[in-house]
Amino acid sequence: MNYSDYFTNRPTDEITRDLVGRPLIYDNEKEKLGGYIVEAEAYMGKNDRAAHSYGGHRSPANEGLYRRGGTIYIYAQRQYFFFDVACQEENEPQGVLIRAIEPIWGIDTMIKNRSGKSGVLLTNGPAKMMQAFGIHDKNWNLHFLSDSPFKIDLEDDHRKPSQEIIADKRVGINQSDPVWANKKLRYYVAGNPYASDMKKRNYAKNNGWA
DNA sequence: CGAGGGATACACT
DNA sequence: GTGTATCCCTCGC
Repeated sequence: MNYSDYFTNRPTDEITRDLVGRPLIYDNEKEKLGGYIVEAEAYMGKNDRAAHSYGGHRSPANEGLYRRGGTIYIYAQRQYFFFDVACQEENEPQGVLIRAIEPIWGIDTMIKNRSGKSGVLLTNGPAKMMQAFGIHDKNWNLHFLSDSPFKIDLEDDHRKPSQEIIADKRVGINQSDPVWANKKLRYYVAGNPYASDMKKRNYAKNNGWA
């Protein structure tokens, strides 16, 4: 399976759900940083009120969504950066936002990149994950995954099975269109401490893995 | 521990 | 000037 095929040929929400449990690695020539994806959100394109491409809106900042599936779309907001991957064919502006990982590789370096913050605070949010990787710019925006330091492991044998994957509404969406704001397009490992805003009382045994 | 609000910079009007 | 696919500190329990 290559990235082009993986990020096309089926609905974006299905792709998003399938990404949960897969390794995401940022390999900056010095060291591999990363972990298992525990939370991701789907953005369904022109009709999706919450998507940056809603209504066909297109600008230099959201160009990545319009590229072919497997293209990296890095977006800046406030002083933070987010990591998306475009889905579907060129000019079909859908994508998936990787929101959180359970850190596995290069944890010490990631803690340094996060100014000493460790534990769940290391990577339990989209901008925290990027900080942990030490990314503070849009350098890799518009690059195809295979031409970048980012790797998403598509080997099914390497996908960590979850006890349960929850579908819920996306985080931080403006409620002006309740239909789209409440659609269950966020997928996360039930009870995993690194899923954003996971309450301690909801922590699951074995972090929610099967 | 968890809810709530302020900080902060960038893209776009 | 306005709004934002967030983070983190403060404060009340």
